[in-house]
Amino acid sequence: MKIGELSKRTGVSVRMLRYYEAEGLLKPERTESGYRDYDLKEVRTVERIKLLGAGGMTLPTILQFLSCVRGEGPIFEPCDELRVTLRQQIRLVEEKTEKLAQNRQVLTSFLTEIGEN
Amino acid sequence: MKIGELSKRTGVSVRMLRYYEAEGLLKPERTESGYRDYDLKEVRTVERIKLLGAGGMTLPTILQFLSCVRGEGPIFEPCDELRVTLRQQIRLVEEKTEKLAQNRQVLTSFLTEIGEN
DNA sequence: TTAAGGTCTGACAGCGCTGTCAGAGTCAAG
DNA sequence: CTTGACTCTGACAGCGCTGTCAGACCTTAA
Repeated sequence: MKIGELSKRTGVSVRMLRYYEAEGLLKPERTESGYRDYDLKEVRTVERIKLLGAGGMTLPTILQFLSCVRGEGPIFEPCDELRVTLRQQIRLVEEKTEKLAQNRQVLTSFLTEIGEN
Repeated sequence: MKIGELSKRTGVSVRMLRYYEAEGLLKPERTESGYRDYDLKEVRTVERIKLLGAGGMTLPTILQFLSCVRGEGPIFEPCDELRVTLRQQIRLVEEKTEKLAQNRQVLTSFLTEIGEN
C-alpha cells in the first residue's frame, strides 16, 4: 500500500511516516517510479511505534528494540532488550514526575508567600 | 558589577544572563566601553528568575509580571497578575504530571504483557 | 608594554519532533 | 489527453533554552 493509505489506517501523518523511515524504523519497498510500497503488516508496526511514542519514548529509543516490535505475534516477542529499555523508560518517566512535583512545590510556595486569596 | 561577577554570585551562566537581557528580563547600564554594568540588587532579581524557571516557567511567562519580581521587598509585592500566572502555571504542571502518569501506564502495561520477570 | 583574562556581538548547533512549502514527477479517472 | 489527487525530495520553521566558537575590543596587573 502507498503512504497515504498507511497514514489513514494508522492515523500517523504522511510526514511522520517518512520521518520514521529516516530514523530507520520503517524500510518500505519502492515501486518502479519511486513510490513507497508498504506491506500490510506494517500497519501493526506503526501502531506499536505510535503507542510507545505515546509512552514518551523517542524514536531512536524505540529503534533499539525494533526487532521485538516488528514481531508477528499478537503482542511482543519476549525480548530482554525490550524489557530493559522499558524499565529504564519507566524510571525516566518517574524522574520527570519527581521534577514536576518539585516545580509545583516552588510555585505553590510562591503563591503562599504572596497570599493565596 | 560586570557580567562575570553577577554570574558567579548567582550561579547563572554568562550566556544565560545575556539571554535574559535579550528576552527583556534585565536591562543593565553600559560602561563607556560597552560593558554591561549591573546594579547589586539585580542579584536578587536573577535569583528569583532562576527560581521561577526552576518552577517550569518560561522566560516570556516570567517577563509578564517582571515588575513584581523586581520589587525591593523581601519576597514579592502582592501582585494580582503574578497570582493569576502562578495558578495557570500550577495547572500546567498538573497537566504535564497527568500526561506522564499516562505514559507510565502505557509502559507498564507493555512490561506486563511480555512478562515482568 | 605586553600578555592574560574578561567582555562584546553574532551566529551555529542540538534536543525531538511536526507542519508546511516548493518544484517536479506519477497515477487514475473522465 | 487533460486534470486533479497523490507522491517524491529537500529544506525551513518553531518550541525554549544552552553551550560554544569566532573575531575583536577592553582592562588590569606584572
